[in-house]
Amino acid sequence: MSKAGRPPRDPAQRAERAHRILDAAAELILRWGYDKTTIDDVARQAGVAKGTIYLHWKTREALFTALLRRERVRMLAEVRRSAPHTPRDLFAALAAALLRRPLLRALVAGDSEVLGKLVGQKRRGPGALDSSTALDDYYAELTRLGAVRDLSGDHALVIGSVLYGFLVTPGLLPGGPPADERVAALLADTVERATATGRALPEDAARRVGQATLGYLDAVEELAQRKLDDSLSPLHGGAM
Amino acid sequence: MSKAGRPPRDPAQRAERAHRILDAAAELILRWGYDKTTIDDVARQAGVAKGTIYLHWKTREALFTALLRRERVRMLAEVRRSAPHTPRDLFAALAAALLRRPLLRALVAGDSEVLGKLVGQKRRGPGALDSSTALDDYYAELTRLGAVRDLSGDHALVIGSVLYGFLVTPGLLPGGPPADERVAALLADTVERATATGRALPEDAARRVGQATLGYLDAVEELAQRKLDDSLSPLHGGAM
DNA sequence: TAATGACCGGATATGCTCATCCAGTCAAAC
DNA sequence: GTTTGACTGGATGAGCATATCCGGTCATTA
Repeated sequence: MSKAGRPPRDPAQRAERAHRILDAAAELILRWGYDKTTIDDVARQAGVAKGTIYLHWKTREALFTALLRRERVRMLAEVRRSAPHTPRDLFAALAAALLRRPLLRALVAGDSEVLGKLVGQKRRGPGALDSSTALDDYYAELTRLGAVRDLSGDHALVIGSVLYGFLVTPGLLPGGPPADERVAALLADTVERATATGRALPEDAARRVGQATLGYLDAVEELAQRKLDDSLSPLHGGAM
Repeated sequence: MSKAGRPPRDPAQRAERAHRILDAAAELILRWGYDKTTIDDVARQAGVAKGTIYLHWKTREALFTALLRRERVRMLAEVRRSAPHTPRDLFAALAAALLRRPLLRALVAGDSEVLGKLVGQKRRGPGALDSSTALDDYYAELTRLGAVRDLSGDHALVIGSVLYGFLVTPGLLPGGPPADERVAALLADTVERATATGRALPEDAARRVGQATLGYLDAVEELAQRKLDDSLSPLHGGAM
């Protein structure tokens, strides 16, 4: 066989091809799982030669890291688009977006069926909001504003536990799991109630909560975007 | 070697021996895990011959089932002793008691390090309160009394998720996990807030809540006791 | 200069044999 | 009747040799 040339020196075409490859990887990992998805499979599915993939990423793992990072950015963008102005809205949107994305779901739940050997590597806290510092800052601000009760540094623990519990448990319970929307609603509700004060906020504070919420999202999204960019341009590697 | 005879025809002595064997099994399973704990080990540790164990249980699995059931009964008895009169007290006591018992903890968390191949068999919902019907009845009554908000049948899901989340997550988070007492407090708090109405109850209703809570515990404890008895008398087998 | 795919070799899977382990039995001892 | 522990056989694992797979490279092509 033979087919070669050098049309894409154009960065835009290069980027487009990277995304095509990631699309292929996404489809295959969901169908066969990480362990059984080979680079040859991905190349064939994406319609490029194997070597081409290595023009984008140094290793197989770097490719899948990029995939997960892209997924994270897309999810955060979706959440951001809903412009949540309160923690409740934030978690409602986050939960809904998370449940709709099988890859991130598998990541947070630690599903080795899908992620195979990748589990345990890419898994510090509940993935998406693992930028712990940003979350801590956000909740410090909320505490200062009187928007949440003081949990003396354990906000992340509570939120992480609830998130994780609601993500994994429904699959274990007798009777089929409820609809994702229902789970998302209950999850957001639980987080809200676990952390809220119950008191209403003065208008001024409420406005600041809105700013802080969007600010937190922006911070996390930018962080995620930066990681993704790193995964997509010249050459890469890294641990989500 | 030789040692035989027939001192214990006495049921009390027989029962005592059963418990000695279970004690031995408990120690060994915690030290080596289920997969690596043999009947010979247990027999040696308990100071009886291997055949004697088979005078009590038909199979290895039946022995360990009995062990888990005994643990569950003891935990429930401990909770019952604290005489909780509200869901909050109930879950605070439950969480504390659960976290203090490594075997039940492993069971609920699905820890295959400890339970080996037993995981996946003895694991419907979060173990201890899996008597789902009793829980549903309890929450139906609480709803009727206005003590909890209406979650249209999803109380078990919420409670299970929170329980499970708090049991597993702390081990995953950066920085050592907080003290068990802290986790138990946060867990109980979260369950309470997730299900409570916020309104105060009339004294009469509060009294009924107390009755219902104790009633629930009694029901679950009796159920558990019955299962345990079944595991300890003549011959047995069964699925927790 | 960009893209390809044949190719390399380390890692993993497969198939096999032989040794060991251990749940469960039961004849003998008391 | 009660307890024991030697014994059995099915299962599990260790060890190895061979085949296959697949991540990553790079000489070749256009």
